[in-house]
Amino acid sequence: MNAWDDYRIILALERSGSVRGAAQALSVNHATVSRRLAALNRRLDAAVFERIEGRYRATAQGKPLVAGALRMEEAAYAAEREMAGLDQSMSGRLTLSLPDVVAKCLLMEDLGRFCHEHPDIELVLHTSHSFADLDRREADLVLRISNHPPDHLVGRRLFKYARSCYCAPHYLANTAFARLRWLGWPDDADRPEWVQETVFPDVPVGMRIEDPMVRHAAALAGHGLIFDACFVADRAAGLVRVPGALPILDRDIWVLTHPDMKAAPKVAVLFRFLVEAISLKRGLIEGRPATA
Amino acid sequence: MNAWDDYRIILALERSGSVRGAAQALSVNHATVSRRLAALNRRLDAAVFERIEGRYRATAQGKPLVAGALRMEEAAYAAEREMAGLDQSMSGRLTLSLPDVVAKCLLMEDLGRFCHEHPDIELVLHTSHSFADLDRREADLVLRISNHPPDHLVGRRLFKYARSCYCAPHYLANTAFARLRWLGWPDDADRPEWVQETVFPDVPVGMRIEDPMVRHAAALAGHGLIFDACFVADRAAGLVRVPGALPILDRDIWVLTHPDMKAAPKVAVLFRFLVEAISLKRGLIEGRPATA
DNA sequence: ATTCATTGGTGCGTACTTACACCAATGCTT
DNA sequence: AAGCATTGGTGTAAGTACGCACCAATGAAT
Repeated sequence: MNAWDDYRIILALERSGSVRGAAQALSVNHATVSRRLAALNRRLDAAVFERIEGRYRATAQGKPLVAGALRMEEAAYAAEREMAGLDQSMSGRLTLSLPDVVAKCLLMEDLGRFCHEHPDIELVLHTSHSFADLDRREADLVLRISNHPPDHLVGRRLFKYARSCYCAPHYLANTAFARLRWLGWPDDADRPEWVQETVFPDVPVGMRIEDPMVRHAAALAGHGLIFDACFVADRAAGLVRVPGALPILDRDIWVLTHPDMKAAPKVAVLFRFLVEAISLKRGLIEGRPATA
Repeated sequence: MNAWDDYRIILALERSGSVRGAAQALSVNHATVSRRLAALNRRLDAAVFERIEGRYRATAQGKPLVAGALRMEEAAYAAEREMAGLDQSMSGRLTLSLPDVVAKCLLMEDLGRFCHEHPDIELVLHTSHSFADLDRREADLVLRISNHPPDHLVGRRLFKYARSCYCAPHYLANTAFARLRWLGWPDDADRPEWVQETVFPDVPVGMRIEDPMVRHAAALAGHGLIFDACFVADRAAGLVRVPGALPILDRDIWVLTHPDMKAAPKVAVLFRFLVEAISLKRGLIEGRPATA
C-alpha cells in the first residue's frame, strides 16, 4: 500500500546522497529511510542505489525510478497548487514570503491590520533569506526585491526602493575623515562598487556584517557609515542621513503569485492589500522627505 | 510521510466511485480507505469527494488532485517499466499473458520446456480473458489473437490461425439432418455469420456455451457440431473433422511486448522462444494435415 | 597519528495504522 | 411493501512501522 511513498524516499536519497540527509528532508528518522530502502530493494529484487565514494547514487536500474519520482513530484505539486487556486474560502492558512527587513520595518502595522480585517485567515510570514518556491507551495505570495523579472510568476512590479547613506548623529563630526569607515557585507572588497555611487566613494569598508539588523545596530553604535534602505533608516531613531546624500534607486519591488493561485479570493485580497499598502508608502520607500 | 499514497486512494475512489470498491482495488479494508479519506480531508481542510446519487465524485477542488494522481500513476508505471527493461538478469519473475486455450492446447509442452531450460526464471502465465495491459505491467509479454494491429506495442505478427467444423465420430451418421445443431456462443443469433462460412450454413445453433472447454466437451458428448480451432480439435481424441470442411483462416497471432521492455534479455529470450515454438506448429495451427 | 564528526545498520519499546467485526442507512428487487 | 444486498462509519484488538537508542565503520581535521 505504501508504494508511491517509496518514490519520495528515492527522490530524497537522490538529492541528498545520504540516508540521514534524505530522512531529514522527509522529516523522519534515518532508520526509517534505511529500512524502507532495504524493503524496496527486496521488493524490486534489484538495487536502486549504490554507495560510491560515500555517496548514494542511483544505479542504472534506479535511474528510471528517480526520473519517475521527479515527474510524480511535479504532478503532485501542480495538483496541490491547482487545488489551492480553487479554494473559494476566506479562511485558513495563507503564506506570504518576504524579506525580513520589509516585514519588520515597512509592513508590520499593515500586516497586523490585515489579520485584524480577516480574522479567519491564518497569515503565515515566511522570511527565509532564500526566495520561496511558489511552484512547491512554499508560499502563496511573495514580495520579492529584484531587478530580474520573475520566471513564470504573475503579479505586479511596483517601483524601485531607495537606499542612501546614514550614520549616528555625531559620527561625522567626531571622526577624522581618514578614519571614516563603511559598514559592509562579508564578501565586499575594500572599495566595492556600491561605495562608488555614494558621497564617500573613497572611504574604505571597515566592519563587514551579514545581518542587516546587526549592521544597522553597528551604525547606531557609531561604528561607521551604513548604506541602508531609506524606509528603514529614515524611520529609525538614532540615525541621520549623511548631508548631501541622495536616495539611490536600486531594485524593483514585486508582488507576485503563481498563476494557478491568482484567482483564489484569499490570495487576491492579500495581493491587493499589499499593493495598496506599499503604494501608500511610496515616498518613504523612494527616500523622499515625508513633508514634500 | 504517507502523502503520495493518498493519491492512490484518490485515484481508486474516482475510478470505483465507492469506498469499498476503492479498497478492493487497493487490496485493503474499506475502513482504511474511509479513515484515510477523512484524514486527507482534514489535512487539506477541504472535501476532495462528495457523495452524489450514491456515488463518490471529486469536488471542484478535488478534480485537480485526481488529474495529478493520474499523471503520477502514469509516471510510476513508466518508471517501473523502464526499470524492468534494464534488468539484465535471467532470473526472477516473467509474466506471459495468453488465451487459456492456447496455453492449454497449443503451448503447454513448450512452456514447460522453457521453464526447464531457464530454471531461475519464474514464469507466470496470465490467462485472464481480458487483454493484459502491458503499460501497467500486468504482463511482460502477450500472445494476442486479433486482427487489429496493437496500439503501441512491439513484436511480430506470425500468421492466421484456422478454425474448422468438428463433431463426435458418429454424430453425423446418427443424427437426422433436420436435427443437426451447432454449438454456439451465448450471444449468437439462430444463424450467426460464422455459420454461413461453414459446410452447414443452414443448420441452426442449438446449445449456446460460453466456455471453449465446455463447448468442446459438449461436442465430445455428441451434442452438436462445433466450430473450433484446428490446433485444439485436430489433436483432440474423440472429435473428427466434418468431411469436406476446410480450415478457415481467422485472426492473426501476435507475440508482443512493450517497447520499454523489449531489450531485457529475459523478455527477449521468451519472445524468440514463443515465435519459434509457434512457427514450428504452423501446419497444425493453419489446419493443414500433419502428413502434408 | 589521533581525535572527532558523520555515516549507515540494528535491537527494542511505543505508537500508530490496519483488519475484523458489527452497525445504521440506502437502493434495488420481488 | 417487504426483504435483501450493498453502502459507509465506528469500536476493538492485532500487527506493523516508527523513533530512540547504541553500534561499528569511514573520512576529515588537528
